[in-house]
Amino acid sequence: MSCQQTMAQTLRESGHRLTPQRLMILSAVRHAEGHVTATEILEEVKESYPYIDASTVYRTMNVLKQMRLVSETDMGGGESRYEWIEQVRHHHLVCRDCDGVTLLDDRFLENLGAEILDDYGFKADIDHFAIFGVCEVCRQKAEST
Amino acid sequence: MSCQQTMAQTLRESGHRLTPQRLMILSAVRHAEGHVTATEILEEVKESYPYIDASTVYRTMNVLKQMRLVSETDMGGGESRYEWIEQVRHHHLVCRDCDGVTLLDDRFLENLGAEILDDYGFKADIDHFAIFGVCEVCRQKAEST
DNA sequence: CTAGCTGCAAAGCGTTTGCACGATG
DNA sequence: CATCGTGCAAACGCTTTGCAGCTAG
Repeated sequence: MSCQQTMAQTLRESGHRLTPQRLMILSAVRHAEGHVTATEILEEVKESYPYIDASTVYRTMNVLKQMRLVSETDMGGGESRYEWIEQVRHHHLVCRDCDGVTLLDDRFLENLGAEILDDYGFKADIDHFAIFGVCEVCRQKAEST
Repeated sequence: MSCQQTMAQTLRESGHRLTPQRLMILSAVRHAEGHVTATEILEEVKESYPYIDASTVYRTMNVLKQMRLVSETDMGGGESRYEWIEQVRHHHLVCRDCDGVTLLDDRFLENLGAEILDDYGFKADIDHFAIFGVCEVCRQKAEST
């Protein structure tokens, strides 16, 4: 089943409509590598359809988020970042000194969701974490000061 | 040793100055229960010193954050929330349906920091997480629809 | 048809910044 | 007395909203 079909079906089931704008936005998010900002999505879609408006992007992202097709993450840089929720989950280590981003394997967090569900009955969205801290390079730089 | 003394010492060591405004802001954060927004701090301080400006609060929070006296967390409601870093660490489960907040014991995350440090050399700030998801009540509500 | 979606424009809001004055160490 | 911090005001950037016209189902 293609992504478009999945999308169309999921949308319809939840009483939403499938518009060309939504398809273009969806495509932009899916073909982007990793997480993108609303602005980046906007620019991408504008290449094929210049009339697209930022508000449409935001409204669509909220719909997609609500039906758990994309995740939203605050990575500390003012703009929210959106990402297509795929099978291979991963997370990010964001350095608060150099703003560098390192990938964090999901195995560090894979049990967390189940534990929280057991103890609290809370279904956590652990698709895409941003963990802040200081990276090795900056740590050594700080120590040698 | 009182908090004021700790604060004064830490500030001086890092080349910052101890001003009455900073003391008032610090006091507001410490005496607040849990995490507060910049606006809340501003209102609190204004009661005793009406001339305080929002920019001073933001600038001070950045200084305090930099020296790890407070943590900043995005709990999804537009404003950042700040919290005095204390011994008893805890985290929050934020429901994306009802916006309710549940406390999450630190034992769920206490090993994570060490593991990340071992594998990535990244010193993670795991003082105060906000984990998004759906709480038990909202989940049951959704199922019964 | 008609409820929902879009584009446009404008507003909203948290946060940051430039600047001159004042306070700190 | 040399910085550094403050208050003020203005700007900034992301996001939301009201509205009239359009469109998917």
